[in-house]
Amino acid sequence: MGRRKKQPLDEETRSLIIKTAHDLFMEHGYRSVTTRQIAEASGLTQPAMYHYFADKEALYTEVLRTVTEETKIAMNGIVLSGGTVRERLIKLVAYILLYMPDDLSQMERDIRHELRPETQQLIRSWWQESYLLPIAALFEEGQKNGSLRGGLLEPIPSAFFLLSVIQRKPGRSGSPLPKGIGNPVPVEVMAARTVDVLLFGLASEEERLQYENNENKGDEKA
Amino acid sequence: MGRRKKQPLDEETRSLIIKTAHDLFMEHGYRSVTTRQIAEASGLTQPAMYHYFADKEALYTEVLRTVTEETKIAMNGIVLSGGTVRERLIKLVAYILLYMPDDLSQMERDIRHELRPETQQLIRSWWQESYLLPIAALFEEGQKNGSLRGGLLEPIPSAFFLLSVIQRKPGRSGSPLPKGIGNPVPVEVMAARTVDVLLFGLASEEERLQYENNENKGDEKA
DNA sequence: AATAGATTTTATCAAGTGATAAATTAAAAA
DNA sequence: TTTTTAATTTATCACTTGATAAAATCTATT
Repeated sequence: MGRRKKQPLDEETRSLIIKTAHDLFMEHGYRSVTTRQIAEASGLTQPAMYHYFADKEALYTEVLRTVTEETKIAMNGIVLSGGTVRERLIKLVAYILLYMPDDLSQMERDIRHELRPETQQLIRSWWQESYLLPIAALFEEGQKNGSLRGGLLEPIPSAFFLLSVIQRKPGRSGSPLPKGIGNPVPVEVMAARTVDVLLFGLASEEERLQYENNENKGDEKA
Repeated sequence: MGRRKKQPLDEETRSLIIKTAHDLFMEHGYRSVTTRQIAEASGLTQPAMYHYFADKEALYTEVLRTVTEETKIAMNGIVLSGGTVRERLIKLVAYILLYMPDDLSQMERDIRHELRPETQQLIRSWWQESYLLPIAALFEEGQKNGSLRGGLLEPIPSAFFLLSVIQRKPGRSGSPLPKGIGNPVPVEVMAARTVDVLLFGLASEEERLQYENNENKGDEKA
């Protein structure tokens, strides 16, 4: 089925495979997606892919290289854009919610268990540069300009914390919850809500004052 | 290599298989763990397991039934124990950190993609009763007694939020981070830190006051 | 048109996968 | 001891997996 009238230039086919593989890998995980599924969804037979990628692992690596590169550009753009720290955090979260529908831990597990150690380290460095460090830079800026307090978490743990919160959206799990949770909430609202919890917490004002007092009693310096 | 001198009573073998399978499934995911791995790690041959479980899915279901049952008891025990909401939240988080080393999203994905729909719903209800609802009950209590504010998140989304924060611990990913993150932090410290961020947020005092003012201007009733 | 090179398909492999049947052994009942 | 039942192993199946070889097809250049 399908001889193209105008040969798609090789690069087109290659990036089509990458895009197809991206969607499948992110949804089902590395192990569960077969090379035949990727090929078929790309309109090819399975062995054809081996003309473009040495093996399944090389394809997966290319998928991650592509997505982390795009993300890095977008994230740094947001960090360098105007506005308060809170506003930019919301933008970051909204971006991640939009372009990373499935969670990061799947990716991390695939990397840990299915890839060669050299590939692992490579991907981790890409992931740090695209996700972790831009977010951490924003937290550091906030701690320096005084809009964020530095006592609780350093910038990088803060970034980890934010990322972990994002990956699973409340109510996404599709379960029949007792009350009406999981209604269609716009991404912007979702992002703002997430950031506000992260910044201001869930405690009431009285609780917070009490906490502050205790902190000034037996506190730490380092 | 083993013929037992005193027949282990069937139930022992069965629960040994469940425990072995639990560890493997939680570390590698449903798809990646083979029935032969489970059998071998349990000291059996692969077909022997089929004497105890109808198939791989039935075994996985039993694993989850067991772990959610244990968790439900422990979690409800903590919720009903004494202390402030914050103290009990810390206990809950510490328990989860201790007894759920690998993250929940792996489990959720396995359920979504590898199990029959009936099994899915069954497991989801177990998971809700053991994890979600006990935590939500605690949040609800906090909102009612005034130690938690109700405006931002309802109890159940709050519980989702907390669970999502727990599953990935900062610095756990084993990556070579720029600065010294991921040092061995005791579980209790980790749990307290997580809960404090959740309750009190990362914003500074000035930032918070500004936020509160805006909230009282264009706010919502429902 | 003829050649050369890139792309894609057909056919196939070896290694695993979950699962079943039949034979074997262990333990308990008679 | 013999019989019966539970537990386990050996052998095997049908199927899927990632990967390779060789043939076929396309594209462009000469």
